[in-house]
Amino acid sequence: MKGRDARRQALVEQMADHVLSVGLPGASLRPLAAACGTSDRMLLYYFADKNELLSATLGAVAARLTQLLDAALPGIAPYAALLPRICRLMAAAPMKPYLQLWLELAALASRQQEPYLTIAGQLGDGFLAWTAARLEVSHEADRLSTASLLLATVEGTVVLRAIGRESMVAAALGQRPDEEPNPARLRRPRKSR
Amino acid sequence: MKGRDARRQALVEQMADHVLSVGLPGASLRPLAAACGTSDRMLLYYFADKNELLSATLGAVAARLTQLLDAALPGIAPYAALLPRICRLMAAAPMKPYLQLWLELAALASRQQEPYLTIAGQLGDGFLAWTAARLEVSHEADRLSTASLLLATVEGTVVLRAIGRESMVAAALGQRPDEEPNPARLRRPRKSR
DNA sequence: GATGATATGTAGCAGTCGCTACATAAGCGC
DNA sequence: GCGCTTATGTAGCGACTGCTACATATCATC
Repeated sequence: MKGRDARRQALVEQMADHVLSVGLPGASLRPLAAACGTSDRMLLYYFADKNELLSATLGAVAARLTQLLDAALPGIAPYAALLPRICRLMAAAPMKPYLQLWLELAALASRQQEPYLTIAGQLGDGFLAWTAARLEVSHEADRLSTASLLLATVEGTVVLRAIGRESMVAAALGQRPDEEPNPARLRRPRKSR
Repeated sequence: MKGRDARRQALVEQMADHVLSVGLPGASLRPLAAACGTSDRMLLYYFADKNELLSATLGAVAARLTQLLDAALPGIAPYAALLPRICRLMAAAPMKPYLQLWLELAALASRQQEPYLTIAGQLGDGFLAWTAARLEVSHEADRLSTASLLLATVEGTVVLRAIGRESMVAAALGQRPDEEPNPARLRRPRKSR
């Protein structure tokens, strides 16, 4: 019983490696099994079906991502400074496999396919909470909405980078290449009440 | 010769319908052929291979999208007013199939797969030009960078909606449901030089 | 040492994928 | 009518998909 759970966990971690390197298109049973040094037969011995197996694997990926993000940006900053920082963080090499996977999840979620819709939604919630926690706001009531706007813009830059338009990201952040971002340019005024 | 090109074009339009309704995952030869009332054999008679066939089809989809966008939002507005308008436009029902396809393209492009990378890039360029043309700026030099930022944010809301987080989109735009967007809330100051 | 649970290998099913070989039809100029 | 180009049907290939039936190994317990 316990050995079984341990084995499952080990398989999940190895499958997470594989999914991160080849994405969902390459996540079919036989290649996944090969990456674990086992057989498709055994994967379906430890998991009910491919859905359960993938859910567990994507859960592990999400956990790694959470860890990665928490370690990467401890600082707290206002909107204008946080946006370019997070965008640069998302452009960093270690994030690439996660963001590729993220876009694949978003595409599947957009067609209401389970378990991808649920998993992508949870990841999105995590992103928002992570962003909100790092956002410095002058009016606490604005935290969530400001974080949402920030998250949306960051997600957009991820898409633009995915389609090979880094130049648009740079323009959006108001940077020339080799130039530090100019936070003043990105200041976002609070709604007057 | 001419009949052949006409036939190709007719097939492309029917395939565009099909791809818009089921997306790239459903875009395999036999279903595509069935949607055209023909056979996979004939598709590969009129097109060299699946890549050429899909490129032509996605080109037709892009043309339709351009037409749809140009017809949808003739007005010109400053950043703060344009953002919520475009976001609402993207949330409209007729856009849904295009945006689902767009996310699938972005995911494939993110893995550098051709022809998707090229097509998605061109679509992105079109989006930017379309946005920039509708943007009212006080300083012409800022047009492209402001449009880029706007586009990024819009793309982000598309992703958030795809993963079932309309609430985040609403929060980002500073709207309560059933409330008109408040443009003042979204004003973005120009960089001081 | 027999028995039953846990684990693993082998083989295969029925389906889909992109693509192709081969044959046959249909039209059209000579 | 003949032959040539254009169009279409039939059938299948080899690879891959998720999944399963069946047999066998390993090992702890009684």
